[in-house]
Amino acid sequence: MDFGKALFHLNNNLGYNLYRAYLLFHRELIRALKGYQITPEQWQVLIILWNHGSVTPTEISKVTLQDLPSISRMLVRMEKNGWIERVENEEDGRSFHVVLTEKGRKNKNEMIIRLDNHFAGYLKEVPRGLHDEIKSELQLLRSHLGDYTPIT
Amino acid sequence: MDFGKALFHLNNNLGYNLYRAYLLFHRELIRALKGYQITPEQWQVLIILWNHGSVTPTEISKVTLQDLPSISRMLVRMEKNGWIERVENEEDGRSFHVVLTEKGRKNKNEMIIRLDNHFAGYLKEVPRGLHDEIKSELQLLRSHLGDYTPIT
DNA sequence: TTTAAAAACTTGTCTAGACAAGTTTTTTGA
DNA sequence: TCAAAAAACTTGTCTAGACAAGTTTTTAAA
Repeated sequence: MDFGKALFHLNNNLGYNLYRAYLLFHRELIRALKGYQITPEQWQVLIILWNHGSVTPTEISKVTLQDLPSISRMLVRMEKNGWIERVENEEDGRSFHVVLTEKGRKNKNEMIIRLDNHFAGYLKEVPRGLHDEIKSELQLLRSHLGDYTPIT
Repeated sequence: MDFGKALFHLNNNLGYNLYRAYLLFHRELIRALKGYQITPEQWQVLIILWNHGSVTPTEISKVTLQDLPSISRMLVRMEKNGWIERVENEEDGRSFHVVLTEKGRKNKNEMIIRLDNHFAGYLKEVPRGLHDEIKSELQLLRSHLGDYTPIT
């Protein structure tokens, strides 16, 4: 049994490689964002809001692939740290709109430059072609795992 | 600024694709292991022990890329659920050996077959060549993020 | 050989994520 | 139109993971 056997060599296992690459990337994001009171997961929410201005928790949950309980609590923390605000949704009393605060808007360029510089140091030796190849293959893998492409 | 701009299209972002692919894979692992009292992270420890018989927490932390606090608490849970035991380390009083229990040993084949079958349903349409390609590219990416190849 | 530094593990605290269950509001359909 | 179903969000509980700080034992160095 070939695939079963492969499980015994973690380093040659797809899931293990995904896990490890994700973890390392995630740590670099944490380091890059150090100083701002923001996590990599919350960073995604800022990007969504920079792109779309106003979104509901359900829309955020689709982009982040997370369930509403996780989003609900993340928004509480982001609100506490002054990144976002809640605005009443007049069309649906169960929901609300998430919008950026002044702080959320004005830090955009600075934060993007910071991340850009941080990752340039790690990824400058990864040829652009390979970079794109990994992305398109990950997109393909995602589709096989039942993913779809959300907004943004 | 090209890379900065790319950050605004999450779906075209390497980190986002890694995150999403990892998350989906992780969820499938959880579903595949349902019924056994074991998580994907703990599953890695079982594989290590099946391969090596006995390891220390520090060795586990290298394979799982996790810090000792996380391993320490994971081992408490795995011990509570009857997967592993602690054996005194006569060479170093600060450490101990982690070994499998009877339960940890005898479930090996059954669990591997279960995972094999579960993922076959998702990945059977991913050509073997592409599968290998993703793995080798992830390994390369890992190396650029400062990873090394541990035991197993 | 004795003390300082380092290594191995544990505990505490905070965020993320999975999953079950609960509340309120909206939508459907009889 | 009105009751049942569905949708949107919250709360609870458990595991994982990051990071700081603490304890015990080993190693290194003076």
